[in-house]
Amino acid sequence: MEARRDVFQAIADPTRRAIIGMIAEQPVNVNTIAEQFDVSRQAISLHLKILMECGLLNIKQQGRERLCEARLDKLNEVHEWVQQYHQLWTSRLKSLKGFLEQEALQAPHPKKSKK
Amino acid sequence: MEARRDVFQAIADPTRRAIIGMIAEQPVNVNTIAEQFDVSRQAISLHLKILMECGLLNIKQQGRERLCEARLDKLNEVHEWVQQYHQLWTSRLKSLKGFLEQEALQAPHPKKSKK
DNA sequence: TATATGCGCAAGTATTTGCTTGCGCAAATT
DNA sequence: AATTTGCGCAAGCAAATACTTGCGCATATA
Repeated sequence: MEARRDVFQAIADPTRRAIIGMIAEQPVNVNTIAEQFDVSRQAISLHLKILMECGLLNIKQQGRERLCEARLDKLNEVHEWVQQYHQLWTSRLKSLKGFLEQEALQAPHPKKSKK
Repeated sequence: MEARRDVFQAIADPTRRAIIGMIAEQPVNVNTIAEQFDVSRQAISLHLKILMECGLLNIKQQGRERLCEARLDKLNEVHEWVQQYHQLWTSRLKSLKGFLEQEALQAPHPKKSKK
């Protein structure tokens, strides 16, 4: 059911994340990718299909070989989703830090008596 | 099988992403969350369990109510993974832009003759 | 031309996922 | 004390997922 295919689901699988890692810098053909994994070549082919279907890669035919070319810009969807929370958790961290530092400045510190 | 539970799988489901959105700013109790969705309360309870198991939220008991408190810092795992590619695709875009601009400067532009 | 290689199609299988329903326990309310 | 509310446990079901195996087509090589 193609309606369920989205980027978040595509990257949920560790094998597909590893594939993205392989093709991020330059296109790689299918069999070369498949050789790096312990599962069958067909299993990798199916993963590539999923990544292609949600736009994370293009497949370019060169003779009998198919080159998989990453479309990393499609990860922007995940990047933006995470970014909104990243700002939330980092600003909260800063608020907490500022609060604790203010507490530290205000709290009286009894002098340690010398022995 | 809990071994498969990770943050990427947790956020793969749109319902769980929506739940995270609901609790991001302040803790919310389980039934209040469940009321916002069309599925059964128990289905939401199961989603909350998944989010709790991978560390995306804590559950705090207050009497008979359970408050779900987001742990957004756990999304750092996704943030970092996406960030490495974000830098790649934005720097590639800049390289392409620079290249095209250079091409534009060098290309001779024939003057348009006046009629 | 014959053989080898690249790789998707299709079918089948086991596992996982997302959901519903019924039940039961603890806490709050009446 | 009785009832209501909050909510997890467990079982069951349908759909989705991840994988394997066998086959066949197109292209490259010998």
